[in-house]
Amino acid sequence: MDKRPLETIELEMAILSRRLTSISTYKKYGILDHSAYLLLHQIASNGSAGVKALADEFHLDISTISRQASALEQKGYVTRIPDPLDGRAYTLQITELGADMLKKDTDIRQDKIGQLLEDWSEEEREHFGQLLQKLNEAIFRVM
Amino acid sequence: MDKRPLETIELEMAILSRRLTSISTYKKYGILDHSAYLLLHQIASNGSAGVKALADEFHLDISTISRQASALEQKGYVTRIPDPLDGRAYTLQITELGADMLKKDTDIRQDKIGQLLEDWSEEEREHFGQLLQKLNEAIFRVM
DNA sequence: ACATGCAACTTGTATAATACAAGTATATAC
DNA sequence: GTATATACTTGTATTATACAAGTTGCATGT
Repeated sequence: MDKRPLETIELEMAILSRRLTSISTYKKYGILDHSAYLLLHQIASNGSAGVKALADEFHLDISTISRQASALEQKGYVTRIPDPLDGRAYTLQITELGADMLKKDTDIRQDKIGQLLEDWSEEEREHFGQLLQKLNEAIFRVM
Repeated sequence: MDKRPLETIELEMAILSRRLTSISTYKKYGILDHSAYLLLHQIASNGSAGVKALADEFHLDISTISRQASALEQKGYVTRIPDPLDGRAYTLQITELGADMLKKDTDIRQDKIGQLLEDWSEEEREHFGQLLQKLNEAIFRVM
């Protein structure tokens, strides 16, 4: 029962977490901010959705998503489509402009990651991607 | 030139980043908060250091570390040792209490990570740890 | 030796992302 | 038709960060 890998993972995750906080909040890095990017991505790839559904999906408070959605709407990246069956609800639908920005931003982000992992082998990248995905799934399962 | 692994990494990193922000800030998870943990860890494993050196090490603003250091001192986890050669400077030295808390906190954190990765093979953990480390190094090199 | 600028640290202020709580409007159940 | 639940918004607090200004001590050039 060697504890070393867990030690490493624990520490490196803590370091990464802080670095990501700093970067994603203070060093704007695409066109879109973090939340806009993830929201747009979600809507674009899984279809229109309401605030509640998105909050559940991301495990964030509804109020957080509500504000982020307003911001997106204000910038014209999404429109609210009122739910015809429920006067309280609506769904967020991505606009052409929104899809455009998402595409551009995604490209920039992938470029940057590509630069960062410049000297990684294809295998390493693939493996790392898989493990990250697995980690995120585990995190979502637990919380 | 398959872009898929980069796509995955990019997206999963964005997701992870947000999840870590939320968890590390709002769901206290050890005894120590994030910054306290990392600062204590650094001092404990690399020896006493001043605010400037720590800020450099972590790539954070000096003011950020200054406040975090004050908080640690207030809780009695570190003491300031004035630099005999430079009246402006001092070094932060971990106290017995601090070392104790660090130990306890580390154990808790590693337990949690262990639970999270319960069904991972030893190989996966090892590989993931290595890749995380490599990633953090790359990040620090770039910024 | 002293003025000027540099360095280490602190403190003030702003920003961003989050959470929790209270409020509004609508829907549903009885 | 009233009480309760739901979808969303808005108000407020917290936390981690950055940047800027301030203080005190150091180093150096003349």
